[in-house]
Amino acid sequence: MMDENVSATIRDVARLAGVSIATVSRALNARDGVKANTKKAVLEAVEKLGYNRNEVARSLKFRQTRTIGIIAPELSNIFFMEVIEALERCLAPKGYSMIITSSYDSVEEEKRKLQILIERNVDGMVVMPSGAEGDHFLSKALANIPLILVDRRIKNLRVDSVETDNRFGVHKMIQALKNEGFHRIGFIGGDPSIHTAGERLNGYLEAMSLYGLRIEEQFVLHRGAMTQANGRGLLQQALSLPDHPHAFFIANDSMHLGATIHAIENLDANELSKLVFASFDYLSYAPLLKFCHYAVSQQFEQIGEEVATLLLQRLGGNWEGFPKRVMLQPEIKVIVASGGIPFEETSKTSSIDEILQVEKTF
Amino acid sequence: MMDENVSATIRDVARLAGVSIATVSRALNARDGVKANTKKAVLEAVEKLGYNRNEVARSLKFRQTRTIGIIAPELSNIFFMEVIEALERCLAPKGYSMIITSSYDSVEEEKRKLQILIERNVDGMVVMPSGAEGDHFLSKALANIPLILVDRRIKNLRVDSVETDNRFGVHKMIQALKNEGFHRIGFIGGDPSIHTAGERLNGYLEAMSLYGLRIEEQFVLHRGAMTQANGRGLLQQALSLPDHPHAFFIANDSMHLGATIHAIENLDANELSKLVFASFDYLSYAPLLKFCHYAVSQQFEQIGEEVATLLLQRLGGNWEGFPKRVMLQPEIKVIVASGGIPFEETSKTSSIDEILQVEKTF
DNA sequence: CTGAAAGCGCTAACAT
DNA sequence: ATGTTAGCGCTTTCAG
Repeated sequence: MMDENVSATIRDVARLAGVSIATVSRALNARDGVKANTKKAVLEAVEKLGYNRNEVARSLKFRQTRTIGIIAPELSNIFFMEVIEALERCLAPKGYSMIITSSYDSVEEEKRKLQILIERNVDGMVVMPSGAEGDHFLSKALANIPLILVDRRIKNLRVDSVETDNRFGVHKMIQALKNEGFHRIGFIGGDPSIHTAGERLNGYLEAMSLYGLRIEEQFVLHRGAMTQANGRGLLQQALSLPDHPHAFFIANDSMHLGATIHAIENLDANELSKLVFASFDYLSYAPLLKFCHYAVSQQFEQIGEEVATLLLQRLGGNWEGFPKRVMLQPEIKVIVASGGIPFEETSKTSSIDEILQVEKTF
Repeated sequence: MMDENVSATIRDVARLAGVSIATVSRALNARDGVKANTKKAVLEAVEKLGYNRNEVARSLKFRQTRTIGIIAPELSNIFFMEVIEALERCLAPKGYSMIITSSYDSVEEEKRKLQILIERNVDGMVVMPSGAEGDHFLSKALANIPLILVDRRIKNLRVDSVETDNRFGVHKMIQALKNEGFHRIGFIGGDPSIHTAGERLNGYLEAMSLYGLRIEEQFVLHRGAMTQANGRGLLQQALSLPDHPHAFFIANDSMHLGATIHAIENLDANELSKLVFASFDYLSYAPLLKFCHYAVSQQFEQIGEEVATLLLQRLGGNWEGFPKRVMLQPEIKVIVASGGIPFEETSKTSSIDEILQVEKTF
């Protein structure tokens, strides 16, 4: 009788079935010929003992864990989790599990989590980097572990990445606002040293000059994290200046939420009626963001699927085109109910790079 | 020279440092006496080889993985992820990692994921059950793995659980609406076979009768999943009936969002001015839910911390009070800006059970 | 078709 | 203070 406090091993099964452990292994893994009778005996023993295979032991033997390590700056962020869920949808059927960790937007914590994932022998990694620094990704151990960066890139790091074409998205927003008749457009965003914040700022600056719109520096606001509080603060700052514009591009959903709440709580009806936003991100509560005429909707599912495809390819030993930089087109939403005006989509499938005919300097 | 394609093992380190593997192990784990010199040599070898300890091998040896398995019905759900993030904040410093999986709200998938986690030898499990059925939690393997259920309970399953006091929350909502002068209050919720949906419906029914308010069945709507689409649909249904109430309790944030969007898009100013909601959940976009006078705000952090504390306790072999049922008081929000009226909090700390003086029948 | 034995990387007696 | 060795649970040659 086995110890009740410890789960049964292949040995217990072998003993009960009256065969060797090798036979049990073969029977369980449908390897080469095992007589139907013995197989049946093994299966019965398994059933009786409630035996479960020990993946840890298999991992040690195979030197692979069928585990993917994930590092995200936050877990309580719908954007990251939508991507991760799409990822799991692709990876789970292939037998992969995910160890998901948070870097809490700290490079230090990111390093720590990276080390943990390495020690846990993950077969691959997906990282949404928390900062622009990434020396820790040069770690020797990473030479053997496929790594894919998502959403934010890290300069000078030659590694696979998947991201949304931020500049393209912003470009379309400016185009749409201009099309609606706005020539003065403010910018509300975050510290440009964060990859996405920087790309969206650059996209804004590029698009403004491309369309011959004047950039008024005092209304180009990019400070701190892209949070709800900063969205409130920056809109307030912009509106406190004399002769401010009424149209703004806002760099993400949290800032957009903050700006909208600020407006509702502080502006009079006349001011409210003039306010117009275009912004990045389109989430479940988008219909409540009433000043929003246009939005860039990132395709979470698609991002997740692209990451999974690329990762699976690398895991399979295919290093074709490394380092690959996958740039995904976001969907452009026109919110007609709020006052958005549909526009001819002249360049729907071309990236901002193609539009500007700028050479990629990656 | 070691093979460049495979990471260094303790053996490689031993060879390079000119010592035995046992010494390397001792040096690395700060076990009993190792001469400062040898330790230095070992550390140098580690550095030179880029050695990382192999947690898989340690797990096999120790028969514990320092891994917690998590099953959530969705990963792209802010409620679950807030709880999980709080959990990680407590567990990570203790050296635990989390394998996070999604059951996609399917009992079948939940079973599959449960099996995977068992095979991966997780030390403990945290499950947000996807259904009311839970025979699979009776699995023999689970006898050795601490399991904590969160948010939703499963009937007849004797296991630790942590949840929000749903009935208390609803009770306060009804009390607040009555206090504001509403005597007719509709209910918009989900299929009561889901634990939370059922509890919130029961809470509504209890509170209505406790306060002597008439329950009008045609305005007590509980169908399907608690989704945005169903929130829209059920409010529409209620408002299409003659002589409908203007106050509604809505059972969660998605339905609340749907109901609000339906109202904004379809009602005239007169109708809008009369509409009043009280609801479960208070998330980042709560200020935009303009008909909401009162809300029950679940304390994600606290839930996560309670789960972590209990889990850590079980992991430490302390089975005191098993099965423990932790019932957490939500925070009651009065949204004065929308028209909510603060009320004397006579029974802030008492649970619905105490208020009703009902015996717990768990 | 089945069994014996080696070994995945590590730790911990047990020696020395 | 350090080395030798058994063994965690499994898969897989290699024999029979």
